[in-house]
Amino acid sequence: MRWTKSLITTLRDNPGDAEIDSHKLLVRAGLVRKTAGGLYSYLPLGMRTLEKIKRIVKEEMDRAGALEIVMPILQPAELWRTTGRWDTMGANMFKLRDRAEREAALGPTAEEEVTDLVKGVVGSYRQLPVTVYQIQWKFRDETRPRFGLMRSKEFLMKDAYSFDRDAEGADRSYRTMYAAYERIFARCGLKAVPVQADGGDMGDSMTHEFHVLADAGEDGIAWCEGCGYAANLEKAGRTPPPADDGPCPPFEEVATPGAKTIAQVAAFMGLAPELFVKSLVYSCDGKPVMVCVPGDRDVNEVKLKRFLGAKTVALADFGAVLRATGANAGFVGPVKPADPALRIVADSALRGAAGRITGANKDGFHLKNVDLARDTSIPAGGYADLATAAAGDACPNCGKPIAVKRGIEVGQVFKLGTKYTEAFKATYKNDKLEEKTMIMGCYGVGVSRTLQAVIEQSHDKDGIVWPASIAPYQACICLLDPSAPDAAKVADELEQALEARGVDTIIDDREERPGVKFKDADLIGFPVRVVVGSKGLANGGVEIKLRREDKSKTRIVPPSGAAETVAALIEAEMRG
RNA sequence: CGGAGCGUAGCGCAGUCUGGUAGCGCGUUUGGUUCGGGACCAAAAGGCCGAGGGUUCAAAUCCCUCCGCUCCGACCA
Repeated sequence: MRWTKSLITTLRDNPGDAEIDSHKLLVRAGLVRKTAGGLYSYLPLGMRTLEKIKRIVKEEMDRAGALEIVMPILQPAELWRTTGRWDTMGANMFKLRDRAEREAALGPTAEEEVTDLVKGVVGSYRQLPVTVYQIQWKFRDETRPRFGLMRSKEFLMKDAYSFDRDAEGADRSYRTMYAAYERIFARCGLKAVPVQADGGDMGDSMTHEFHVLADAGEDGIAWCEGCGYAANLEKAGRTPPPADDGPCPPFEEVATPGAKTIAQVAAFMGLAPELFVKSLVYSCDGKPVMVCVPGDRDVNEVKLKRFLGAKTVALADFGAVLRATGANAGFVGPVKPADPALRIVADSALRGAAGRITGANKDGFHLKNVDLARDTSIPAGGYADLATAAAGDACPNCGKPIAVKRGIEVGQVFKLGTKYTEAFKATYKNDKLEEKTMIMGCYGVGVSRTLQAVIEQSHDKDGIVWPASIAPYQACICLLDPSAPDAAKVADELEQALEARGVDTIIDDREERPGVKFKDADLIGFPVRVVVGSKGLANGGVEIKLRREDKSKTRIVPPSGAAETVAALIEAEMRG
């Protein structure tokens, strides 16, 4: 390929709306352009890398025995109504009507669609187990798209679904996909780590997310250097010892005018935030519940949802807070709320807590010397792990202090059990002519997100540093003087020799000064750069340099041997 | 959905407070000098100043409404 025919446009300035390096580089290097908020067009360079990632995903799915299919993006509402997710997914789905007023959604995922499909195709145990997958555009009406391809309204996802006869089979399918994912990310040149996660609305319990550790990541990961424990903060368990504070004098009111947040009250009273009890009123399936955690902690809504067995959990509105407690948010507490029947639960770190400060359920006042067991109606069974883990907490596995890192989720594997197959009555006949429900698993890779995660993990001040396996072109021949026939001939012959060896090659044949070509080659991040110029040729040959290496490592070889050297370098890079 | 900020040439921005001929840098085109890490000179093209309404002799600028984008928060298979 010749640069002048390839529609490559690099930008010297960062786009004004990009925050993180990978987003800036995606646009500057000419891989994508924004069409609208959360929507991107892929230019030829971005398309090439996307296709290479897709090919790796396909190869690994095929190797794992999965079968490629493709299903419609436009999915009828009745599929979603069958599981109730038409309502629970709610505003996250792009919903529309056709001219006959039939409702449909642009698929955000495809559990319903695939279960309905497989139900109609599979009837016998002889057809099981089976895993199908597709690489298809998905749509989510994100409340806040951001960071380029990282969280967009439209994104490319590989989604696979396994159907098994029994739990043991489902377990095998899960492990097979887990292993395939490790291979996929490794082949993309990504360091992705599996972490324990919460299943959310998807179904059963067993699930792992694959994360690329990066400061720009949107998820917090509890990380133990000691034993290798890794879990999404949504999931990471805590096992705090009970407070065991001992007796304290009776509680009394303290005026704390205007001090609403823990930080404000702590500063006002000159006490540490840990001595406070943070009390929040949640609306859980429509009913108010007060949740108490230590003042230096946050409520973990995922844990709360699980503990209460609730379908929806959200902070209650101010009116509900006032009705439940008698005070406005900022001054609420577990002692004698206005609604005596208000359910109150507390984090297990507060078991045995005494001498604490809470809101007084009276605007402008707090209570000191509160003994939770003595002064509140929290039942013994109302204590549970409800707070989000933090750095320094004991690892639930080995007890050593954990660290908290940031991660970009590039894939997730789930065991779904029978949540979907039961809803759709997706059954098969076993060898005893009995009707059995299939056991399901689902497995997603964010293909477009992976593209950006690679850049986030592999770049420097000059630009992207592509792994050879997914670089848009593996080698860039910088032809320094395209009008000199001898140099142009060398470049052409080298390109042909490289393509014959399976190395994707582009010749920078622009009439530009060398510095411009070097800067652009670094910005786009081709793994190997070959400089062909009259001066170099007169001095012994062409120059070959790896993007990830320093200029001082440049190899000078005669034109006749260049293709072999480059091909060997690429091959070594591909092996990692 | 709450809070904040921003919409001016392909990209990055100034001009808006204090109304008076629409600017700068990059990129693009042409000519010339250059030529190994984003050269220089000269010339040129390119704008419904987000949209609609209002005030005014006069609106990018002031007022109203709407739309879009970005950040923080809430939310998130």
